[in-house]
Amino acid sequence: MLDIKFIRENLELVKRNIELKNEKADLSNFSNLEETRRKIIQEVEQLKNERNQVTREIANLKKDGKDATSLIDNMKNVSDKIKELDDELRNIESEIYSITTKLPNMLSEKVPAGKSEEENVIIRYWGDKKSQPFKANHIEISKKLGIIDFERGAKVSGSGFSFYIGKGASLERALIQFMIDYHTQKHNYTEIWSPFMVNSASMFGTGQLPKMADDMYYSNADDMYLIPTAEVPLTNFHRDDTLKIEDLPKKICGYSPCFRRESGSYGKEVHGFLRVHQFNKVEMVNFSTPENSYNQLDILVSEAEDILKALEIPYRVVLLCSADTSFSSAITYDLEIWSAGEEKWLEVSSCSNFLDFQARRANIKFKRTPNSKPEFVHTLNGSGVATSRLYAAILENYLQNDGSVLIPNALKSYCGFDSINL
RNA sequence: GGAGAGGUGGCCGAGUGGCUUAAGGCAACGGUUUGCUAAACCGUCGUAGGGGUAACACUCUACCGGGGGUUCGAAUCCCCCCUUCUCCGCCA
Repeated sequence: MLDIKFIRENLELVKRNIELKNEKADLSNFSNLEETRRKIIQEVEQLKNERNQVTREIANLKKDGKDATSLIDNMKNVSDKIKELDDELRNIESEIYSITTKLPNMLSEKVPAGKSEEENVIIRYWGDKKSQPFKANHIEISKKLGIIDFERGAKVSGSGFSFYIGKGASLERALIQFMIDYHTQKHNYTEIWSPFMVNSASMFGTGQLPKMADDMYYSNADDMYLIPTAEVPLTNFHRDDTLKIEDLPKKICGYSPCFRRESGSYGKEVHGFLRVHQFNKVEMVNFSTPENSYNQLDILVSEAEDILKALEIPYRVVLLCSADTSFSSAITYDLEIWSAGEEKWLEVSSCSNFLDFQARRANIKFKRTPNSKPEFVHTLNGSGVATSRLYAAILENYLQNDGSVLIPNALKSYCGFDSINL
């Protein structure tokens, strides 16, 4: 959420930002509504002031046993008028609310203007692309090894769901464990195991609601959502909290399955693991002071990179252009790993600085000293990293001549085996 | 799912329609005193939104879990919801 005063004073900037992000938001009514709102506030608050004073007089008269009927009759009219204006105000505020809650975060100046992912900027590469002994993508490899069953996933749940079997399941579990250990032991994160269903207040806090409602699984009977990322429970962990400045930056990480309806996405990268309805991910979340958040973002990106380096998977870091930067984010770096089978780059991590956008929605503050005014923190998060595409890349990059797959060195102790054989 | 008891400022806690402009205490912060620490004493001490200001100051309104309602007036009365605890039922 943007500060309403900021919107009022920078309307043109906000409009330009909407265009840059390729979002749709109608601000044509905003100034009028906002002006009306303040006019009504002034009017109704003056009446309330009058009511408070006369109410005190009535109390005094009654205490002295005197008659107050004429004052009371008068106040009936004032009260009716207040009720009327309060209703009007409520309507206008809800109109303003429905506009402002749909306004995307302001982009950082560092974000290049651009209309599609073509205009993202590649920041750096790491590692050499491996060539396969024979050409095979992760679907072919995993079928041959019998470690993934996409068809049974479709039978039991639907397309976009799959079973992991035997060493295939172990590898997935090992990956999660490895990543959590890495972040807690080497990057000083506190591990959190969170709920995987959350209420709508939480979805609003991180910015999924109201815009992304159709992309999430929702249980109507419970008014709860399956989380699309652990960002939601982890960031909302501190909803309505005031943090101590000595605890900042506060770094928490956690595993969660991620559920995404991906409505309307069929036709693009849907086969195998590239786009699924349920996948696993370790998420890093950072609560920072405003002056530190960009610095923390650089650290966050490097922490996600460390995972890929440890697993020796070639990757590149990409700065997203304006239209590719999500609703809540001010700036986002993606990590893309090389898929030797698909021969393309696959996104496995998205690291963003949200500035105070989520903090304002979720009401997360900090105080500089015990007596100073609370300020909104800056929130950041990044995948560290998502497993399914990483899993695919491991199969494709570690494929051997005989069709077996070597386990990356860093994972061997977690798996308890060195390779997956035919 | 059923029954009952709760939810008041950072924390504890009083408050059953007007003497509340939320008592009192603790913690925190500033100061006085003091060889130092402590204690004592004095003061400050919520959030949001209007108005106002160059910025302060100042001022008004709202907020006692959330939302409605009754009333001239609601922390207090009524309705709905959320949540915590206790007990019962069901359950991996």
